[in-house]
Amino acid sequence: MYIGVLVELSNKNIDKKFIYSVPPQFEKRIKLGIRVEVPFGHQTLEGFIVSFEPKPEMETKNILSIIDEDVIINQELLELGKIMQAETLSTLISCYQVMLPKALKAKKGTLIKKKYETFYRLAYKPEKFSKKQYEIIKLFETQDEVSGEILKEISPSSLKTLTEKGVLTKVQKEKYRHIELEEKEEKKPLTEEQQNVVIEFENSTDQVYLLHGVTGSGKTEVYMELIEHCLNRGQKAIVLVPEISLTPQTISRFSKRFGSQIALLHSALSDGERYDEWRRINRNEVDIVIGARSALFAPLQKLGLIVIDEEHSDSYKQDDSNPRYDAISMAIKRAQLNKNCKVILGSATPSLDSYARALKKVYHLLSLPNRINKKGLPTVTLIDMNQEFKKSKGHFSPSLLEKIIETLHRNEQVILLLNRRGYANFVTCKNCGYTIKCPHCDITLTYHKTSNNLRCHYCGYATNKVTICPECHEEALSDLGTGTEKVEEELKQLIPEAKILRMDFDTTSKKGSHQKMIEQFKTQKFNILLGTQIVAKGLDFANVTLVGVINADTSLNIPNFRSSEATFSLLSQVAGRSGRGSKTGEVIIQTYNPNHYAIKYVQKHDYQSFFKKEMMMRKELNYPPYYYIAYIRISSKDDKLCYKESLKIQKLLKKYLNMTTILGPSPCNIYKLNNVYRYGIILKYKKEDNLKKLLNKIIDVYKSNKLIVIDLNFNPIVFG
DNA sequence: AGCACGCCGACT
DNA sequence: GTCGGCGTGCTC
Repeated sequence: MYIGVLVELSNKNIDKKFIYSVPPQFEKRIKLGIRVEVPFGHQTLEGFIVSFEPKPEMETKNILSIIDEDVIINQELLELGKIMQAETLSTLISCYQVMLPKALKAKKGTLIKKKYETFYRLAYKPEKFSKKQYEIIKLFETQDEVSGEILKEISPSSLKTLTEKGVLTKVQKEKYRHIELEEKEEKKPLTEEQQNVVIEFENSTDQVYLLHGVTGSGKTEVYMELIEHCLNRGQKAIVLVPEISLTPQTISRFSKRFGSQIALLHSALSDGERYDEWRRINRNEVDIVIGARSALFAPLQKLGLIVIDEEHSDSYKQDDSNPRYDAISMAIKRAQLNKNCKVILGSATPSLDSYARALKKVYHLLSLPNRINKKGLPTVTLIDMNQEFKKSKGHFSPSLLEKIIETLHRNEQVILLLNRRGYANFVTCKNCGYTIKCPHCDITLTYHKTSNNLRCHYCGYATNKVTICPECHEEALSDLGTGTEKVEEELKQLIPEAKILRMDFDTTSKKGSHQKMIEQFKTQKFNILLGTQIVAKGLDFANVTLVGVINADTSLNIPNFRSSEATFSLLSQVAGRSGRGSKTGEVIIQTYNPNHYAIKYVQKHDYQSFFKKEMMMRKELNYPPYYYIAYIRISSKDDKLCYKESLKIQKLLKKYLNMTTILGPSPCNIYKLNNVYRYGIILKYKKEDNLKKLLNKIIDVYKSNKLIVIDLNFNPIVFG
């Protein structure tokens, strides 16, 4: 027996199948999509079985051992990997690796142990026991197995003596991390509008749907209904959500409806926990998988529905490492590999690309134009900071401040958004304008208050905070930019009675803290929730009647053609947090650009007009969705060589592509990163049949060049 | 990625 | 004469 094996090294030179022979004793256990150990040159490597092969002409080596008993990449995912490879031009092996939990990736010496947890059972009730011992024994009145961790908390020594006496017996159980089960709730009856959407979906044979529903229109209820129908047909479902809105609130709603049928793939899970969840899925023990981008590759069989919530979110594109894939496009491909599988994309502010496709009937458009509480969307007031800045106290205009105070007086709650997209707490010299940058990367250093140092976000370089400018030697360095901490301090002084909960990436990074904060705000232990992007999405607090945006403009100023779209989307989303309960909501947006269309249409809740206007801009400048964009990044430690080769590539592209606009090469936004220089070439094209072939050739030419690295990114989020 | 092979400079 | 520099190429 001969098999094709893809070895676990992501290198263009060896990204192809190698043929091995299988000794007879292994033959029975050989399956496609399991891993084997193979001799490879002078080393032993892990690899995936990707094909069965006829006897080849050349000599072959025997495989050394079989690693998996169960298939870890099923046929469908093997196929999907090939499609991803063709779309991203990344290595095939990296496409398979991105589908698997980290725990299954080959790293010598780190075999994954299945986690076991010790439970105890009561063998008999002793006649005599101490106080602590009784506390332990008492627990067994209501349950027959108790986790060792709980018992240890009462008294490790009592636990030990009871075990030694034989009162308690140990049971080892394979440890899974389950979602905490919540009591099942009766499903809420759907509104007529929701019901109509469900009916339209179920009666159609189209494959891809875009659900455009305003904030608070009850999209999640629709998803859950569709999932239930899907399960009733004996099929399974995947729900993708942006990591940021993978909040306990969202999860809890699914958990209340579907209980233990759900598996969760979360960034907060450890590698081991993630692997546990993955194995439950692979063993066919769950019906629904909820997770961020990579949950799309969950090994569910009989997939009937893929839900992509907040489909406009950047997080569905893996933009910073290979393979640079788009989960939405992959979801559609995966659906095509299944029988009767549909994809539903949902958003209050669909991406331009998706909405344009919906209008062209490539996607089936469904809409929920009204809020479920029949209250209408909150009124939005724009504060022109050009006028109000002088009257402002710190970051707060008098109008916003007044509204906050009013709201607190009514015992209602406030959410404040500090828009920090593309923003940093950098240090600059007031005297000469010098800005402190990383010596290894071309990046402004960020000031971190907690550790009182300056850090590079890219390479991790850290240095002590300096006060004297290295350039002009004046003591005039100051930290610019606005952190949530600073705004919090201001607010405390302005409104001493405010109970402020600060939520940003710093305060939510600890495990479970995010959930705790949401709980605390929900139970009204705080009356103001202040935070970054993290407060804009998916949160649902009935008592929030005021949303304030402190600085609407920062996301408008980032140098990216999608900045208007991103701003419109962020502001609309955060505005949608207001007035979700029985009380009418209000939104105050402080901006220096009150006449900018992205901001004006947020005020009017007018997605359609924003869409039209933005489409015009895109058309004029040959941007997506009218044109596709591909970004080629050339990097090297040798700056001159890098530029020279970039020029060569540009000339080659010009020679062979006649329908494509070629821009560059020009230094990347981050021109130097970790002492590597980087240049970028941007391609804009509508139809260019030879493009991928040509790019593949270029990759081929450079794959053995160790001084030059070529990275490709189709439809990039960030250029650089 | 490793590792051998191979073709040119300064050395016990 | 040979030790070793790392450019090139191969791994079923």
